[in-house]
Amino acid sequence: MKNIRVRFAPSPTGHLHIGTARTALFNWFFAKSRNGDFILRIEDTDRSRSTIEFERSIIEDLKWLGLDWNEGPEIEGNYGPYYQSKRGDLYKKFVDELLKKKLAYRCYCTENELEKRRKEALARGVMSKYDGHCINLTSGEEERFITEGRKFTIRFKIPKRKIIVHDLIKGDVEFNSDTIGDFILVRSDGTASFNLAVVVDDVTMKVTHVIRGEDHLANTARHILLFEALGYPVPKFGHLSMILGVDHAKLSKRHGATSISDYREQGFLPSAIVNYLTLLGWSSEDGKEIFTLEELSKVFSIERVSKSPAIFDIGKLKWINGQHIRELTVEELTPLVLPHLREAGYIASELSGEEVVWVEKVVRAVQTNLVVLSDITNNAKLFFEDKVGYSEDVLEELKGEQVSMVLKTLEEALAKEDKIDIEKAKVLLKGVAGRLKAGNIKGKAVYHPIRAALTGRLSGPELFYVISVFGKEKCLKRVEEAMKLA
RNA sequence: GGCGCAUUCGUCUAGUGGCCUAGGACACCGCCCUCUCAAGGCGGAGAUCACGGGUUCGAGUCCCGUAUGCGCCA
Repeated sequence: MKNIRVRFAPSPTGHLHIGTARTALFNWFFAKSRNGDFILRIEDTDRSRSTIEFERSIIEDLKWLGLDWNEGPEIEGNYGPYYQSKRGDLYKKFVDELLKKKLAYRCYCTENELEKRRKEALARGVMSKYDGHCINLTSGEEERFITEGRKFTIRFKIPKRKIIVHDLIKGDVEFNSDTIGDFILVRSDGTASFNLAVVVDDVTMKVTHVIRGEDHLANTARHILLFEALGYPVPKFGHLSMILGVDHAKLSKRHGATSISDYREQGFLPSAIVNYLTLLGWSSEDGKEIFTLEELSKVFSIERVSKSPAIFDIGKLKWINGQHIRELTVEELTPLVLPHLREAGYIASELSGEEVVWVEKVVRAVQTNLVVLSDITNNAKLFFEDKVGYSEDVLEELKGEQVSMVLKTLEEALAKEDKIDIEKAKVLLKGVAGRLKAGNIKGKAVYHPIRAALTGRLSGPELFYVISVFGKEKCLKRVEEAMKLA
């Protein structure tokens, strides 16, 4: 069987977008699941809007998501160059061929002339497409245009026929070529149009499957005609439906964060983004929803991609992110959370081995409370405070009748300990609760004052975590302070 | 304006003619667990399958039309 080759071709005119990233993912899964090649090609034909910064950012984000490529920037390959801006000669070669075979022609119409005829056609209620004005110019006419100093574009001569796209996702889609005007192959400045460039690239890179956004479905009819005119086999196509915002409009900046880098900064895990994006348009056979990149590359199948557009739901992304965070070990989670702690000014930029171990304890204490990594800042705040700021509620709590009894019992228990780890903290708390029970103090009456005294708040992580993170001395100090208030 | 695609709970979806009095997940609500907030467990509410016609013994599933949304071209 022929080796499968797919490509992902972003334009470096912005950061990697949510929708584009999903296209990359589906292509990558398709290649991985079928042992094919994944090609990265940079569509930088729009020189005015393309920048090297965006290109770097896109590449960085792809890597961050966990994607790699068999051919493309940084690694090259046998079908380069992998930048459209460096393939001008190729495009020219193919156009010359079409010109020679009379499958394309020069068009000298000016923007104004085109606009005028378009309006006239519209007034008559006729279809608005290029009218083929220059299709049969005599050499005399052509010479006259040239001496007039007119610039020309090169247009593709659309043959009359039906075109059927056998789409892997949408099924058979039929087009009639007489609804398509002779479109531009080469712009008046001599550069290749998008339609020409993609087809030439896909031909020369031996792409077998084109998986891209639905916004290209109508263009595909044009592309098929071009593939055939050029005399090359037509690849298989699969068109992914759009990702929409909550207002059902195409996802854009108005909807808030739309680029992968935005989500990275907010503390989403790459595995969670991958997982969510994949679920937006694909579903597993058994209804399972939480997957790693690795798992998806095995179970993904294009047959299970949905045809209808999907609305981007940040709520579900958050839930998935929480699921992925809980899957991590503390050793894996801690380094991910460090930048956020640094940013909040909680920790120094360099940590000793001992400090790391301590931060790991903090992470363990709050792991199940995190939805995004940056939530660590709020959830772990209490562990980084030198002074307890008792709020009104807490002060109230500490004024309870039995509070001093509780705190005294706790103090005695703490004094007997040496190094307190989680297990010891559990035992210690149980012991304290046991002793107090004899005095008929139990449940809330014991734990609440302890929490208030230790943390200065009424809610937070499990108390045994708090005690083990704080350690003996800090706990004793806080108990002492609280007893003064009681 | 022409052409194309789509339409199942608020959202993502399962569903390929009888197993669907439509299943799962997020969000929502309740209960359990629990010192608390979460997490977790259990349960609930939520979809006349866009609408209207057909085909069929039987349609969410097939066909036609309409509407709406989106895309492409101009």
